Amino acid sequence: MPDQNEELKRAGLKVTLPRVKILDILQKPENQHISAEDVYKVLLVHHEEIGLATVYRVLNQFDDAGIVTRHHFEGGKSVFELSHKVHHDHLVCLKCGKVVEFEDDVIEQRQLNIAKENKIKLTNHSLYLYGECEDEVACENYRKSHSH
Amino acid sequence: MPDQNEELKRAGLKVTLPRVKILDILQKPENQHISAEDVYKVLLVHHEEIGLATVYRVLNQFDDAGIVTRHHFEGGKSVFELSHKVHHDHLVCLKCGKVVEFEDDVIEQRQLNIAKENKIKLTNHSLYLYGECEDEVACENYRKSHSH
DNA sequence: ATCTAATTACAAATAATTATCAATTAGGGG
DNA sequence: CCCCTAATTGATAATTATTTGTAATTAGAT
Ligand SMILES: [Mn+2]
Ligand SMILES: [Mn+2]
Ligand SMILES: [Zn+2]
Ligand SMILES: [Zn+2]
Repeated sequence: MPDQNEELKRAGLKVTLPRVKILDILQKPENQHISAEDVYKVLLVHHEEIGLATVYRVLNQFDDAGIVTRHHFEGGKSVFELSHKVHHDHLVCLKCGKVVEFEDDVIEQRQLNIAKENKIKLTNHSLYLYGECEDEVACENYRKSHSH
Repeated sequence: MPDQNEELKRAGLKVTLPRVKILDILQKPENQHISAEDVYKVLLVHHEEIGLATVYRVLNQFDDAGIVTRHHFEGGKSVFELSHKVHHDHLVCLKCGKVVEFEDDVIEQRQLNIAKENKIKLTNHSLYLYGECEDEVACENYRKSHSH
């Protein structure tokens, strides 16, 4: 009766091994902002016999249930993160892949104003800042320790 | 010796029919923020025998040359726009597809601060606001008149 | 323990984009 | 103006990311 099982039940999803295992992986600090493909790779390392299609399907179900949030960082593939945090946006280093989360009330407020000025009811937004670490050594180290 | 030819030459690209025709299409006010597929559809209407692969190729060359800017609106496909305008961000109605351009100095400045605070040199960013027109009638009309 | 609808694994299908390559062509030099 | 060649193109195959179909399996209610 761990926490995860409750979360699945609350979402009306059966407690199955693939779902628990994927939730497990998403929980790990090093796996915040992880792609479906990368979830699958972690499963392979853990010798779990879970198909890639199942990973995609489960992540979509989690998204629908509000358990995860889907992001579209530069690079063509979706990344997912547990959505029990408050809304925030992302700053990404294009060299090492590090992701910094931030929240800026001024920006959020301006967005609302802009939408209102244009008579559009804001439903959501995506803001991604891209750049390169100023500390090149730290950047390189991060890249090495987090690549494949 | 129209303007377009100069733009192509400046970019080191030969003046070919596909390039001129695609530039032509991008110039039209109704085709700001257009996808590769949609450029191709317009070409078909004009009975131009230009392959879809060429459209993608040319748009990439234009992007590399800085002639167009690529955007990733929600929906999975890239959209392109001529980049002779100053930087701006986008507000998109998810019901009718209308795109409003805006520029907010406060937001731009905050982004710089956030990047600096996190010791990352900002190279670019993407900000998309999504919502629904408050004027439902206008929204519906726009949708009707702009759907293929 | 039984039963059944939900779920899964695997294969096949899509959607967007890119690569390959033989045939065509723009445009500089003669 | 014609020639030549590297750049470009169109047709099609290949890739990449993701989704869907389906027969077999299983969670969990009865
Ligand atoms: Mn995050
Ligand atoms: Mn624009
Ligand atoms: Zn970095
Ligand atoms: Zn609208």
